[in-house]
Amino acid sequence: MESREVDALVECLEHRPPVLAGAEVIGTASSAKHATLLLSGVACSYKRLEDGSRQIHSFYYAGDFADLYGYILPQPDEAIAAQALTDCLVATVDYSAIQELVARYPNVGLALWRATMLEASMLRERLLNVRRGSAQQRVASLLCEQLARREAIGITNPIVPIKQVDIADAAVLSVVHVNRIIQALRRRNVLSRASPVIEVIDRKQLAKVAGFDGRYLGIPQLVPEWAAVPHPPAADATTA
Amino acid sequence: MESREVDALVECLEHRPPVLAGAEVIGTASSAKHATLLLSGVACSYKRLEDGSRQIHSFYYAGDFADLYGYILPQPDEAIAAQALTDCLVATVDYSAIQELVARYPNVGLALWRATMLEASMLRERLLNVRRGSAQQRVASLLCEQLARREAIGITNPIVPIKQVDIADAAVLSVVHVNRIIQALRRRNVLSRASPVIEVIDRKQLAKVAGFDGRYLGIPQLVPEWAAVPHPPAADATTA
DNA sequence: CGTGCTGTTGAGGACGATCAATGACGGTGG
DNA sequence: CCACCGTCATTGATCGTCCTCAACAGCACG
Repeated sequence: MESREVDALVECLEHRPPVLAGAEVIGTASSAKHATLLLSGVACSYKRLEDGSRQIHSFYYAGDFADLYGYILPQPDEAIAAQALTDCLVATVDYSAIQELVARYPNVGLALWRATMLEASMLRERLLNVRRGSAQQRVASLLCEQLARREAIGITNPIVPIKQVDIADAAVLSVVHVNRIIQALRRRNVLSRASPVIEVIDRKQLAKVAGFDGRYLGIPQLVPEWAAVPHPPAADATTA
Repeated sequence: MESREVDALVECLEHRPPVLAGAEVIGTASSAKHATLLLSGVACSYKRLEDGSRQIHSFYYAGDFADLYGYILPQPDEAIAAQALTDCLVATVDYSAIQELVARYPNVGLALWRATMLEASMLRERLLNVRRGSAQQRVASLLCEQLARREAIGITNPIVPIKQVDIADAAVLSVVHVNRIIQALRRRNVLSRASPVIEVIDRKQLAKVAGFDGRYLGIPQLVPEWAAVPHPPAADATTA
């Protein structure tokens, strides 16, 4: 998208009051007639299962639409909702405005399609993740993704501002186990040992543990930094 | 899409020789400059992990593009490939042709976007699936999805023509365990007991076991048949 | 000063992976 | 016609990861 198109999109934004951590970003998707764009903070979309548990499938950062599927799909899944993980600022764009934008600027349609494709790509990765052996890899991988996406929008703070419960619900693990894994990562000096927050102090090691390959994120400029980390030549105790 | 647009798409198809079961439908995605449309048979796209194991993330039936992401994403994940699970017929469409189609018929672009959104929707569901308790539910859910998608394109044959290995690689289970689950389903008279192939003889029960709710497939006409099956009023032994 | 929420720690148990071997079937070649 | 082989389905036994339940500590909040 070129600046002209971005400007046109910005014109259509309707700013909303701040959303506090834990609150719903969008109601039940089906009712609203607009899409929601995240301006700051971290949000996620999840599905509530019958037993009440929460399954997070996507994370959203500034610049992401949290509920684009409602625009395209005739009857989106009603059990899907989005929640702010930190305090967030959001804006909405009416479906009608999107329609006009797409009609006038074909590149906007392409960009939105591309965004959907990227989300699918991340879903694929998360699916793989569920499998990739030791829960430790899953958590590490999740953290790598968060860091990479934060960097992509200029956030270099090494603290990932989400709770262990959120990680558990995204990585398909119990909170208890996530906690133990985080402690293991702390012992390895991958995460900060001091505080209960999640602060990454050794990204390289984290990427190695995760076997992380950020290419699926489709953010070319990040690839050199996050490309698949080959196993180091030096022998290294496997489980330290 | 209206017929005029469908016709235009059909004009662009280049038919390919048949692909035998087990063969690659597309090479390494990055090299080709065209998208691949499945005309008949069943295919899947998967990612090959470092340890050689295969993780299936999407199934494709007639009418699905197997590698649309290559068109949109600058550098698709190279570890992703597509494989025929049964003998398949495919056709290709050059990226340039897609570009022209999208430019001329905006609805084509919209339809492709929608297809991507649907794939994302199915990925989400698969992600949930991994969690939904007993491996039995996962397998049942997978089978329900296959049946529903087959019906959507007019295939009513109750035999799901894929191997147990394929189910295992899609449901994230070991083949051995998948086998045991299938036997359990056979004992429940949900699957045919006679042959080693997977033949569903009690769809309703299958949907109940799976807790299947087909709405995520975005196929309105199928919903009545596959809508969330409420627990039956009559008391029913939970584990029979 | 109680009440939640998040993080932390322990013990026991279940589900599913892994390894290993066997059976059923179809094709191929002697 | 039969021996051989490959693929896929089936079965048994053992073991490990991760879940569940339960309790407690720190901290913010009213």
